[in-house]
Amino acid sequence: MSRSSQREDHLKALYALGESQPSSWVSTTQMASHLGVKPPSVTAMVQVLAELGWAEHRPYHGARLTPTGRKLALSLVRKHRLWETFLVARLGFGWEEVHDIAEQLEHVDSVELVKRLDAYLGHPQSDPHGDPIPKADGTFHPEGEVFVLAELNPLVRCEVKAVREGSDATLSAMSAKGIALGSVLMPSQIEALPAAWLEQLMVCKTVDDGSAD
Amino acid sequence: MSRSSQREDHLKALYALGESQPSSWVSTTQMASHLGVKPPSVTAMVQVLAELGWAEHRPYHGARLTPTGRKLALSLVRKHRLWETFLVARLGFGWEEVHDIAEQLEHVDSVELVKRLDAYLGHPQSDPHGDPIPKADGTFHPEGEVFVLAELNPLVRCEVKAVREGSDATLSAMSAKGIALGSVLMPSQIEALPAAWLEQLMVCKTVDDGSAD
DNA sequence: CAAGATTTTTAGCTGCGCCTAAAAATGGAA
DNA sequence: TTCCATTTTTAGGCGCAGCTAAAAATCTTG
Repeated sequence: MSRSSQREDHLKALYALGESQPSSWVSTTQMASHLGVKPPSVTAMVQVLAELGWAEHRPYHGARLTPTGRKLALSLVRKHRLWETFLVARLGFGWEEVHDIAEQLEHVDSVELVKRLDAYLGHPQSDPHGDPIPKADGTFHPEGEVFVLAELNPLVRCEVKAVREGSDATLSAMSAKGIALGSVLMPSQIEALPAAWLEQLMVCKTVDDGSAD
Repeated sequence: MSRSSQREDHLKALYALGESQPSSWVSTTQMASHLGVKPPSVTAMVQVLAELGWAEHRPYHGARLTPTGRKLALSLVRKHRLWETFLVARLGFGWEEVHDIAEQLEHVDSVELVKRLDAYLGHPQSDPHGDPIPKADGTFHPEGEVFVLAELNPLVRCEVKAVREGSDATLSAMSAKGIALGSVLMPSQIEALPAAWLEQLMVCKTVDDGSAD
């Protein structure tokens, strides 16, 4: 793998730990245990990130992302969650199986690939675990309220957020029609769905990207 | 990336150069220029491959793959071509754009991923460049091998070799369309066949005589 | 067939990311 | 406030995969 994937891993760890406890400074020991390496290795890498302008390092206190670093970290999270979505929604992996594979895929370097993958998946707003997928500019989709698809009137684009009370048979039938968490439903598709599903699919409205239905 | 991806690159180079000129021994200088590194680096890596039992190294003469190494190389070629197929057929990349991206994707380590990707793409037999995709066992679909028509992807000329589980009605329907043992099917014809027949017709690829379809 | 030209390997160096052990800084308790 | 326990960084090494320069083997040619 490219030399920089370790840097990317440290950047992601810094983001993950920094968000969950926004007390700003993340200790190198925390990062070390998160990454499965020893603290001195983290110190060295954090110093590299600081030189790149991606993180600040206050010796003996911890590290934190710069705005630039945060944007980079978010683009990694974006790639990771898009790949997870692909693996589950298209290849039929189980939610629990995909993390390690996505971990490898997210280090593939191609802006165009991410753009096309995103479009191919229908610009999903969250991954199979329900976690939000950052947009290309490093911001999140504003939170849409989730509601039952049957209540959607008039019909507009929306995204599947959850499935209520789904039997295995229902779920496979849905996935056979390409419906899974993160799927974007067009009005014309919604009309064609079995009535029963309208009560089970939990959705939120999705921003229109301008493409025709 | 994993430590082993350099090994994989050398293995692939050895395969690529060894096949095109099957005079057995590939020089380290050839490999070096193919890989964009200097000859001493190749020598070192070839010695590692030899220790792993993937290649033979005859000092001052060159290197060549062992049967084990060849199978590994073929599995890499398989992954590469499956990813290329995905990028072109699903994400809409141009076939010239995909090589570098596939180069990165092919080093993702997951047997299950390859299996599912292959199935998702419909078990293609060649990539967007028309190069054959090795099977999971490291062999190619040889000319003359018989398989189910449904697995033919992309569509090419083929010849009907057998019909599985055909009812009398099916057989008469087929012969009404001019399909019998020995019939040659063109891609445009195959597209027009009932889906059920694709699972019944056993075919093999046929040499193209150059005439239009 | 011997000697020079060429190819290939060996020797020894570099940078990267990891490690352990030792030194330094922090912060809590007497 | 001072001293000790804990955390963090620095110092020094290791393995990997690349490099250059020198040595060794092979090829070529007079």
